[in-house]
Amino acid sequence: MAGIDDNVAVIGDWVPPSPSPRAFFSAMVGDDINSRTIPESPGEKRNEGLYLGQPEQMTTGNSEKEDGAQTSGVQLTELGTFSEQKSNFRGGLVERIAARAGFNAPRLNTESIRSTESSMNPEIRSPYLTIPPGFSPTTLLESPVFLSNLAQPSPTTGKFSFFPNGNSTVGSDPPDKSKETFFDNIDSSSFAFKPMGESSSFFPWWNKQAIVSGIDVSVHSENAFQSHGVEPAKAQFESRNSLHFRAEFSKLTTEKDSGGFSVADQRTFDTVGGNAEHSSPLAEQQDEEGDQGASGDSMAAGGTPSEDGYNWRKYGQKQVKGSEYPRSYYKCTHPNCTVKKKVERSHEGHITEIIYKGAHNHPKPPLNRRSATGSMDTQLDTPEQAGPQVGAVNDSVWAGTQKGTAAGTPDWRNDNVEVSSSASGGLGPEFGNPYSSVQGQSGTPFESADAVDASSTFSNDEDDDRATHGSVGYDGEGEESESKRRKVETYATEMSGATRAIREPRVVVQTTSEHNHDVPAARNSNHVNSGTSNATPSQAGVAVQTHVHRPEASQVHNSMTSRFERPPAFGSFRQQPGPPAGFSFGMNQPGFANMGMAGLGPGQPRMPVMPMHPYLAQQRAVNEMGLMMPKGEAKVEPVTEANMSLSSNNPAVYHHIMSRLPQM
DNA sequence: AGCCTTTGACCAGCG
DNA sequence: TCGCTGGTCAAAGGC
Repeated sequence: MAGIDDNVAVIGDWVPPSPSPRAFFSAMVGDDINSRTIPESPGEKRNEGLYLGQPEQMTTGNSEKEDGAQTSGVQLTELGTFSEQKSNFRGGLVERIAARAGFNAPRLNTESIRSTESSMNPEIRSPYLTIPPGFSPTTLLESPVFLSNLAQPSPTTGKFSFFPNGNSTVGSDPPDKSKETFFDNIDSSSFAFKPMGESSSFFPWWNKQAIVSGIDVSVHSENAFQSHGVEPAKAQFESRNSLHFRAEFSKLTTEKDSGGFSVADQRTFDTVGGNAEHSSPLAEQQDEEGDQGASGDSMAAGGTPSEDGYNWRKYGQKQVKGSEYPRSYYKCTHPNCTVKKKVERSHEGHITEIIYKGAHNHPKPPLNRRSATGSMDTQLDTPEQAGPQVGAVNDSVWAGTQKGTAAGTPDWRNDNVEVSSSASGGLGPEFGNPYSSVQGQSGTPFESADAVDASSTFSNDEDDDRATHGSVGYDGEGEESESKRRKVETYATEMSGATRAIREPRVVVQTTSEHNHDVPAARNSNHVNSGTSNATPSQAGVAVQTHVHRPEASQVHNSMTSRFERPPAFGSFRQQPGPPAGFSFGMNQPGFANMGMAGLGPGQPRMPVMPMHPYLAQQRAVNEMGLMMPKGEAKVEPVTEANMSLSSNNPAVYHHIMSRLPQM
C-alpha cells in the first residue's frame, strides 16, 4: 500500500470535509439512522446518520486498491445512503489522491458489518433508535468524547442486550435473548463500549462493528445499566456478557498546504469478533499489546519509527510551544526516501500525535527489524508493501498527521486483515498502524479480553478531518509549501480513544441498583461531570489534536479528569487519548475481583478507559450506581460465558454476584 | 562496526 | 532588526 499518504487519503475520504462534528458524525453513521432511528429536528438530521444500519463497503481508497484492502481486511464501514453519497465523495477524492500519491486508499469492507447488523435482531437495533427524552442527539454529536462513547456499545451502556427502558424491554427475558442473539450475530460477542445512557443507542454501528479493529475489548459486564431512565432505581441488571470488541482505527491527519491542510483520518473497523479473518489478527494484536506494553507504548503507537513498518531515524527532538509533549523528528532511513514524521509523545510514552511528511517511495522493509518486536512487526510484514508506498507525491508536505498511537503506519491498510481493520492509518498510532493498533483478541469472544479500550475516538476523527481540514481533503494537497503547512489537529477524542482502547483493557461494570437502598454517592462523579463539553469538535475551528497516548492505568483516573476539566488549551482542543477517556466501574474493588473480564488479569496491566461524554455527566445515575473510573488496573477474574449467562439468567447467581459488589 | 538516540546549537521563517 | 518558534544539523554516546 501506499505509505502514510495512503492512510491519509483514506482518512480524508472517510469523512466529508466538514468542519462540523455533526457532519462527520452523520457521515460516519450513515443514513440508516435517519430512516430508522432518531427522530431529530431537521437540523439534527445529520446525527441520525449515526446508525450504520447497513454498512456497505465504502471505498475509502482507490478501487484499485480494493484488492489489497480486502486482503488486508481493512474495512470501512459504510452506511446506508450515507455510504453512497460518501462513496461518491470519496471516490472522487480517493481517485485524486491516488493519482497524486500513487497509492490506493484501502477500502473498508463493511460487508461483514452489514451482515451483522442485518442479522441482528430488530430488538437490538431498537436501542439505537431510542433517545431519551430531554436528551438531544446534538449534544452527543458535539462532543468528541461523546462520539467515542457512543460508539461503544457496551453491556454497560445497555447497548447490548440491554435495551433502553424506553424502548425495548429491559427485562431479563429480552436481555437474555438479545444477548444471545446479539452475540451470536456478532460472532463473538464482541461489542463496543458505549456511554451509558441512551446515547449508546446512537451507534449501533459501533456496537456491532464499529469496533474498530484496533481495539479489542473484551468486556464482561454484569449488567447493562439502562440509562434511559436516568433513574438509577430503574436501572436493571441485564445480561452479563463478556464482550470482545476490538476496534482499531487510526487517525491520520494530513496537512496540506493549499489552503490549508487537510487532515485525513482513517479508521478501519473490523467487524466485531466473529470474522475469522480478523480473529487471528486480534490474537496478534494481543501479542502486540503485550509486547508493546513491554516495550513501551510509544513503540506501539507507531511512534516508534519502526512501528509503522518503516525504519526511522530520529534526528531531533524539541519541545514545541503549545504542545504538552516533546516532539520528535524522524526520517525514514531508506536511502532515497525523504519521508519524515513528527511524533509527539506523552510523558508516559504514549503517542499523542504523528505527522507524516512525504510519501515513502519504497516498500516497507522486511520484518525483522529489531524494533519490530512483537506483533507489530508481524502485521507489518505483510508483503503489501511491495508497492511503492506512495508515489511520493508530496514529499515536501507533511502529509498526514496521525494522532493516536499507531504511528502511522502508513501501510496499515493492506497488510493484514487486522491492519486493515485497524486501519488506522490514522487513528492513532495504534490505529494507524496495524502494528500499532493493538489487536485484541482472537475472534473468540470470551477469550481473554485484552484490552478493552473503547475509546471512542472514532467519531471525532471524522470530524476532525472535516473540521480541521475543512475543505481541503486531499485534493488540494499536496503541493503546498511545506513550510507553512499547518498542523492539522484532529480531535483528540477520536484518536485518543481509539488508541487507548486498543491497548488497555477495561472492564466496565454497570450495575443497576435494584440493590434496596438509596443510590450511593458517586465516587468519581466529578470527573464525568467535570468534563467540559467545550471539547466539541465543532469548535474546532480550532485545530484539534488528538492524543493517542495511553496513560497508565494509574493515570487513567487523572487523565480523565484533566481531560475533561481542562479547558481547551492552545486554542485547540486536545483530548488525550488515553484510557482516561473511558469510564468503568471500579473493578478494582474487591467485590469485583471475581467479576472479571476474561482475559483480563494481572497480565494485563492496563485497563482501557472509555472516554466519557459530557452527557454522561448528566447521567448521574450512573455514577450513583457505582460507576467509577478506575484509577488502577482492574483486576478481574475471567468470567466464563457460562457464568455470564448464568448470572444473567440465574437469580441465585445474580444475587451472589451482586452481593459481592461493594456497596457504594 | 553500524545504526540509532540524545541533545545542544544552528538556521530559517514570521510577526 | 529582534525575538520567537519550528525544524534540522551534527557530535557524542549507547546498544
